[in-house]
Amino acid sequence: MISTEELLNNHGVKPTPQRVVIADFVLSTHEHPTAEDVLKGVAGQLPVTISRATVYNTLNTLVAAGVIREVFTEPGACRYDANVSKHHHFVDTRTGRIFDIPWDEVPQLPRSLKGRFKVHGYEITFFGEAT
Amino acid sequence: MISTEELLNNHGVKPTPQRVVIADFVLSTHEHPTAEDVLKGVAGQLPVTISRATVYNTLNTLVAAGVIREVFTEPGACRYDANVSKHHHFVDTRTGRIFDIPWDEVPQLPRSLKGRFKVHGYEITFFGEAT
DNA sequence: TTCCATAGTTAGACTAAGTCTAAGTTATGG
DNA sequence: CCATAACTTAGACTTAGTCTAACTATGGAA
Ligand SMILES: [Mn+2]
Ligand SMILES: [Mn+2]
Ligand SMILES: [Zn+2]
Ligand SMILES: [Zn+2]
Repeated sequence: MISTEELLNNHGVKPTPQRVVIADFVLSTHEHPTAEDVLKGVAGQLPVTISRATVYNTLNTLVAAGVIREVFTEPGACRYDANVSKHHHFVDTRTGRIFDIPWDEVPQLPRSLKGRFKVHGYEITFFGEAT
Repeated sequence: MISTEELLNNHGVKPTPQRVVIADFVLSTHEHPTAEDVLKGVAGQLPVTISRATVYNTLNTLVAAGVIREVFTEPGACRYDANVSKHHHFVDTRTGRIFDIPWDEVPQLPRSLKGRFKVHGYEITFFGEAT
């Protein structure tokens, strides 16, 4: 298991204590936390308080560096995802929980639509009930 | 062409002047406007000022009644869509414009995933360049 | 007609997600 | 040791959206 410090270094992000704690939190859950979840989750993990600005700055930095990704399944807040490989999402409409769906569970979609739309990528959100 | 008053009546929504003006605005554009767009767009259409609260209330009422639908393609604000039939969306990544993609332009996706996820519905957002 | 109840609208206060700012702290290279 | 740059902090600010309390329109009873 590669350390979070190494991971951040490999992505060109200087591994400050705050960044390591924040990255650790997002990377070690499958819950697709919001920024607010992260803020609460990392509180008390360091002798200093981790400010709201640092949480948002760090999440944006980690997304830009490709360490994590954002996912928008519902309005209100964006969520963060440790899984940066191509995949889709399933939202359990009862609990609100979000599950990863591997890319190849789903048929490939066309790379061009109606002649005039050149597709660079797509995201599928499934809604339903998980068992 | 059925009148907006009739349309609202058919959906069980009392067609007040404010609601008619707001519904007309959303129904007569393909631009997928935000609530703020609607607020600006209907300003001055009536002798009274249409308040922010009425715009948001009316949009929510129209969505609940099935007259229009919401679409979330990016974080920040939700958009409103005159097209309530099943379809997908294409986001032009240069301009930000959103285009409707007919349901049957895209292959059907599975109704069950990995055994444990029963799919009730799905939404696909394509990203790319329109010509 | 008048009265009342209900539904709808309004301005503005309030909340929640996120950004920005200005000052303080922490590395780093010379 | 110092200068500079990078980072972090608290809190102000912005934006999207909801809530509140007062006001207005409507549609029957009486
Ligand atoms: Mn974001
Ligand atoms: Mn909404
Ligand atoms: Zn994911
Ligand atoms: Zn649409």
